[in-house]
Amino acid sequence: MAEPRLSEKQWDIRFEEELLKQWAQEPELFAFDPAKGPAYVIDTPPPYPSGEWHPGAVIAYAMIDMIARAQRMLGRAVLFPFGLDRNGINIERTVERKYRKPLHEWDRAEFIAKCREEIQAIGEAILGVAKRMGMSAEFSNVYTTDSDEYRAFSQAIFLDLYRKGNLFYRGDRPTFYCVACETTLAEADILYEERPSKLVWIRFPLEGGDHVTIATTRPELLAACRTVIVHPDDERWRSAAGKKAKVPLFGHPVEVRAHPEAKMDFGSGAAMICSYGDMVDVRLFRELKLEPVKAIDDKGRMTEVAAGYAGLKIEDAREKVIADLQAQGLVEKVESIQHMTPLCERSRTPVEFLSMEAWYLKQLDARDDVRRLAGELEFHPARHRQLLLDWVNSLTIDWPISRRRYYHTEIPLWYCASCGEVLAPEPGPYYRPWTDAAPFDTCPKCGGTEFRGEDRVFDTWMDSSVSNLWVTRYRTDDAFFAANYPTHLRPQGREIVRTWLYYTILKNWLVRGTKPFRHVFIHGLGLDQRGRAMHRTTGNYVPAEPLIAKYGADAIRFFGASETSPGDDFRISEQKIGGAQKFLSKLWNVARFISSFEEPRAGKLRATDEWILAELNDTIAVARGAYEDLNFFVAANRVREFVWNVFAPHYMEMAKARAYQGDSGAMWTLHAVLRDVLRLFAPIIPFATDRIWREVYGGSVHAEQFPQARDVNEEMRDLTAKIVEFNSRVWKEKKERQLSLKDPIPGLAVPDDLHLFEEDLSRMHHLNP
RNA sequence: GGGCUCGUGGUCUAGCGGUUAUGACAUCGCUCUCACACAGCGAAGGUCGCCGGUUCGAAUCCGGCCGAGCCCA
Repeated sequence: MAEPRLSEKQWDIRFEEELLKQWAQEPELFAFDPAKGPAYVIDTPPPYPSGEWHPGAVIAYAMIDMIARAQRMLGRAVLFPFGLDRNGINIERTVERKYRKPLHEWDRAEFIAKCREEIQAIGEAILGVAKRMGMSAEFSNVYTTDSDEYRAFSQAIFLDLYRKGNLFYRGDRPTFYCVACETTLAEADILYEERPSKLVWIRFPLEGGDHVTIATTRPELLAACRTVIVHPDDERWRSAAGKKAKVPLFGHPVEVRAHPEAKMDFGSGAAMICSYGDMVDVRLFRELKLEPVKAIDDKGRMTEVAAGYAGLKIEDAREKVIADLQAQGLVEKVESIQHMTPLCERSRTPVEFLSMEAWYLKQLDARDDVRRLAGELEFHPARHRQLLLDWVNSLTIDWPISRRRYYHTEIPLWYCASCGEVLAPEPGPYYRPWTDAAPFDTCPKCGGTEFRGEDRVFDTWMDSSVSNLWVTRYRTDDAFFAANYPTHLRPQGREIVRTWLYYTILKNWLVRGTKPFRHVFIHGLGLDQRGRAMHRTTGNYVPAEPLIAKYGADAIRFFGASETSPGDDFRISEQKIGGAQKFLSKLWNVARFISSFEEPRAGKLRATDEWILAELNDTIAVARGAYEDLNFFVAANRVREFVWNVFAPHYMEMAKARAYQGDSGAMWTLHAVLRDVLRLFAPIIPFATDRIWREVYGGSVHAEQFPQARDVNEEMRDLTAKIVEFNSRVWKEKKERQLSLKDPIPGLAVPDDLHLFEEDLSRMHHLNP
């Protein structure tokens, strides 16, 4: 026996920093090298840099890294790219806030430059955390979705599809809109607040006499009223349902319909449906196929539709309408109420629903194909395929792909100034139609020579939905693309199944007519200790970086692997992460003990050695299978169980005495188990396993493959339970009799069915003094 | 409000028609036994979300409800 090669008494997270430097000097360990085996390309989710990383995201990316490392150790040449999704409204919002100047007041070029400047710093921070967590991605070649190359790629794919014809069209559809900021809004830009409001009860005359009284907070929209609804169970308006009513002041007839959307206990129970007062209006116009009119323009003024009120601001029109109605005696009463009002987050102006012209992608026609492709993808876990199918089944409208923003990929189209013809340029270059000269001389339709560039941009999912085509080098490396498409794996969170996963499948179907990847790995969301979503606004947010600094990447990684069920949401517990640290020290000490013995070339195995190797075989088989299935929960817990509950307490104690005497069988077996355990744990805890491997064996565990089962007598496993039971009995009895573990127990003998291990067991428990 | 998924000791989890319902972490007690007190041994802790049904028998199958999460409105 010699001094242990591992001199430190326990795992220290400072080793992690040392290893990061070491790995940086050995890039070939994780580099994509086709010579290493069949390729395995991962469509890594490019994170959106927005301040710091959510701890749930940190764990999710660690899981993806475990997959990459496991695949390498299964013999595949892994291409593990890393990107940053830097387009979009978040960074625009950051710039707007910082300079207190809304988007449309900026010079476009200047605004874009500011966005680029801000996103750069935030992106660097994300990369720092990713590297610190031990991600083995291709950091030497980080792609960004706001680069000219990526945007040109996204545009080229759009143009290819555009040229196929008949996939895109322009249409009108209501969207959230802020009249103060003059911009469309995403749902995420909206907050809700109780605001005082006037509920006006207005009398609509019915044909053949009588009337129906509707209650509304938006009387200025009377001109856009297209129907009145009452609840089917509402006795008050039963006789009105089905009749025609005349809209006051404007005189056009509308139908009174029985509809469950009407709230009997709100106002009069009857509501007018206008284009558009709120989301209910939007929904019912769609459902009832009503013809909308635009009563409010994009500056927040009444349009010609409002006749005598045209040109008035919304609030002024509202007051004038109420006054005119009162003059005609059509107002029953005006109530003051508190009303949940959607507001623009920035200007706190009530949100309007305006119908805006937008470009649409025909997605409804592709639903059957997407459903079929969903069946061809292998989901991990399998049950999450349903999330995608449910979404596809719930689609009712085509995909609006245009946005009136700046820091996004530009829609690469021009319009003929004289005839309005849409002109699509050659796919390839990066087009910025709002500033570039038109790449056309004459309009092919009318011969016009003046062109207007499209000034709108794409929804960011138009870019994100081609990430797998980008990483498989579509359009740039035909041989690589042919060999590696469909991409092998798409890992992602379940909250973006309806967006990233769905849009990618849709886009790939339209572009290539196939599924985009073979496997989909869906992880859950990181919740707080009580199981609630973690938000800064809820006050239960725990930043990731202090956790990493305190417990280290391996502890967090092991927590992520062993404490979270694949595909389910998981509760982030600092206590549990702390517990994972103990596990690292235990592994360290097991290795430290073994490292005090030489590793012989070969060993003369005894029964005890054959037994633990049989147990190890089973562990290897289970862990390999789990890794193939992208399930490191099973892998982590199975290997841990083997080390903690079988190998360390039973085998190591049984073999210890022989090892001290230099027995080759014991020494060989101890090292064989350690090597295999380190390799099996390497994808999950790359730091600790590599530190141990380097100190004990030299080289890196990350250059190794997973172990294979050995040719040993598998039937020895049948004795495991008996061994565990016998050892526990002896320990318990000594404890009860207050004997030292070194003391013999008179009259206690090794049972007959364990006679194979008699010598080791006797010495372990000092049965024969 | 709607859809989907999930619901086993404080936490994570095995079991998926018949077991005294796994194991781990945390808790408590005892022990420094020469790899490890970030250890070992032991203890306590669960009417398997609730209510009904099917069955000789249900954590396990069916229905309803409740709760959580995600998505949609």
